[in-house]
Amino acid sequence: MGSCFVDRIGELIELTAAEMVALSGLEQRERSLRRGAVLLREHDKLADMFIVRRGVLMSFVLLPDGSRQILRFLFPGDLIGVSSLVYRTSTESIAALSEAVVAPFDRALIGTLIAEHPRLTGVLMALHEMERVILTDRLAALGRTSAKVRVASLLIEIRNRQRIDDRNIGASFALGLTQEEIGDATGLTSVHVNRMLRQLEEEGMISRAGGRFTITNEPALIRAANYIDRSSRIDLGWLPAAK
Amino acid sequence: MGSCFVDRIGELIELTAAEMVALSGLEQRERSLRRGAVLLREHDKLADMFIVRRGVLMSFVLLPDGSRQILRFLFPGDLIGVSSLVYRTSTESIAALSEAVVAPFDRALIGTLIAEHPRLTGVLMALHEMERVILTDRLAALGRTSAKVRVASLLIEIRNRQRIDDRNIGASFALGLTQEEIGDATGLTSVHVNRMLRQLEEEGMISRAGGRFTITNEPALIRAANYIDRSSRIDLGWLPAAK
DNA sequence: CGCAAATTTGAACGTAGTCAACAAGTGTGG
DNA sequence: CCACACTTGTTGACTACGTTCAAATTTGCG
Repeated sequence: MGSCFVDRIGELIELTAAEMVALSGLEQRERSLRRGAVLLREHDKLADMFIVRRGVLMSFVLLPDGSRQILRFLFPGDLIGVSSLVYRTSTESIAALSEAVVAPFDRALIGTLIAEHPRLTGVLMALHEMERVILTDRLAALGRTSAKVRVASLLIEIRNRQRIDDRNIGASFALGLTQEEIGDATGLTSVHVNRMLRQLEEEGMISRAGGRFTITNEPALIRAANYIDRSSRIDLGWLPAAK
Repeated sequence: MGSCFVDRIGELIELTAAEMVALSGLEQRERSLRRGAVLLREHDKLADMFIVRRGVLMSFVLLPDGSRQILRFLFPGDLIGVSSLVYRTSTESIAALSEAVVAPFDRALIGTLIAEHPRLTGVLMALHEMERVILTDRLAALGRTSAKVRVASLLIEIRNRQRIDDRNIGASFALGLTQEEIGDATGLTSVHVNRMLRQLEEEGMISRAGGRFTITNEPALIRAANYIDRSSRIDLGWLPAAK
């Protein structure tokens, strides 16, 4: 019954009652997705946005030669379809990687939010900027790091993200991705992903069994991934007052 | 005397007098930079943002092994330091690629803007999203396209961007980048960039002389670059009313 | 149990990187 | 105005990381 978006934003600021109401207003409707279902296709006409309520999805683009680049993985509390605030048609495709539930809402509601809740608007911009910074980190990884580094950092990223929703997750976790999907996210072929995973395993950083990964030497894996933790440096001191 | 930011936003919506005043308020101060000067370094403490008024700059990150990834090129009207809306320290370094002038302003002014100008806030979000989409395009290029494609698309991008500020620019233009910089933007070595440029030249798509490039077969170059023009699909119909 | 999808492995290949040397510009001070 | 230093561009030879292709094996699932 709770709102995922309220939870997400509530981690950044202390919400007023009115703000909570406004945010929950975005999650009135619900739509369930099977694993593999496509929520949005590139170039689809686009007037709705979505908030992820449950499950994991991915956003990706397809290139003329048929290859796929996964842009990001979407977890509960994430926004889908922000590009509808600018473009008539979607710039990305979205598909479910597990059973998933999303909450669709009309993009015009963002306009209402901006007009009535300046502080929430500020947080929205901050969330949006965090997305952008994640993309720059990925860009640097694709442009300037080796296959092993990219695979290692994907493992760490997904594990850390899963742990936010489930504090029980420790060294062992289910990645929930095929090796082909790992490849499409890291800019590699599935064959080479397989070799990199085996190499990380041989070097004692991870072990694998039945689709589950276990990080057996976390410091080494983090070093191999040149992982950047940005969550500790957040500062929203500039936000306008709540209305 | 005009404001670059007013110009930029004025291309997207019809500004009211009050909105123009608010936007020009962000460009009260000025700071000049020599070619090569560093405006911001990663991890620098950060409370100001900047609007580019003249010249070209780049934002980049340095990796642990010393390699550099250029994230984007900054032209008049672009915002610098949006990450100060979230992070205590800068996530990117910024350096001038030519003589340049920027207008610094306190990030808290964004809070004022949000509180007083809902429609401008919406446009700001739209601009921010356009930045994000550019990054996803680049990400797909780095992850899934060949060296030649990446170099070709960089040439087209820069030429097209220059043409926005100077309608005289046609097939011939000064790129203003060294081959090493092209490499750092496209995830290649300068040596390989050189080979790709020569190859594009041999195939009759471009010619070079004294630092200037001339596009000799634009349709072919655009095809080689699998260029995406997003500017034609903009739709800001959701914006709240101006106040 | 049987099928399809996913993983694993090997061999050959190719794109892009590395190293090195040289040429061509560019700017500076004498 | 020239000499010198330094940066940038150019080219060749060699290397290596990651891809491609193909086949075998394992896993998940109806």
